[in-house]
Amino acid sequence: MPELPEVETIVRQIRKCGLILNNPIVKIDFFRPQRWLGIEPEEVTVRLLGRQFVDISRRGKYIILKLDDGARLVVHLRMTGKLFCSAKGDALNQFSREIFHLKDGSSLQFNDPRTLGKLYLLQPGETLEPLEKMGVEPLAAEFTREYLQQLLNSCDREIKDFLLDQTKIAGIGNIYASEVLFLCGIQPERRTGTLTPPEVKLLHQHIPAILQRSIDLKGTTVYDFRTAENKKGSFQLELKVYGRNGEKCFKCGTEIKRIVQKQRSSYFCARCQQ
DNA sequence: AATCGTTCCTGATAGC
DNA sequence: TGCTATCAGGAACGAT
Repeated sequence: MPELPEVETIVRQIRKCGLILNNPIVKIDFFRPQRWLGIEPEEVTVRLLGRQFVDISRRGKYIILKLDDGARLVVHLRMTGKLFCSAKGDALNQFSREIFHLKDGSSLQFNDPRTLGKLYLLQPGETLEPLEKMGVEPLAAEFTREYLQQLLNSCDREIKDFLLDQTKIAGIGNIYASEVLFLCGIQPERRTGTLTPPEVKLLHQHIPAILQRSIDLKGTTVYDFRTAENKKGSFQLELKVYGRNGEKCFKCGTEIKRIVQKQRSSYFCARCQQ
């Protein structure tokens, strides 16, 4: 699942690959027009042909491609979405749903086997509600311990569920939520209001640390995540609990448990996480 | 207003 | 071999 580190990896690779930015769009293939929200493919074509992407950035798990007329193409990969930088002549992947063909023959390909991903085209100045409501970026200076404490105090819910709430902290998904709680020694069903100051301190340290470490390793490939270069990430080699139910805890040897919270799997060590 | 449950979507896999 | 059931989960949405 593309979460913050995976999306950041894709954004960085597209920015520096030299194929996608400042290269006019000459043709767009639509394989899944219904993935475009609030706009018809014909209108997308009218607005994008001849334009070029001039910048790419990330907000939470959203990818934002800025166009030379001030419009923005916003992409959310959801479960199985990928963005590939494709050089001229590269073979077409069978799950490429939308393809932006560029002037020199290279292309930006939106690939998504399960078709849960979403695309939006925003006019200059137009806003997108989820982006407006997006929570703090955990790698930014604004993510202070005091602010985290304030967020935790202002709600009463299970900490695992809280970590997945994009309007509180941006970019954490199911994999890093379990991993962070293991590193902090916090049981995933603990209510936000019961966390002690030392536990909040640990959360504030480990959240950015694990996300940064995963970015350094180009993300986690558990199922089918691929970078914009169509390669696997490496952080799966450092997972401590996610997907390890029935296996032994690396720290204490206890069997890792899997529970379901809000229809989502959570993995933890009942001994290390009280 | 905050929180909770349901739904979408399809390839991979297990079991028969 | 071929079929069916099950599972994966981010977030919009409606309900509470």
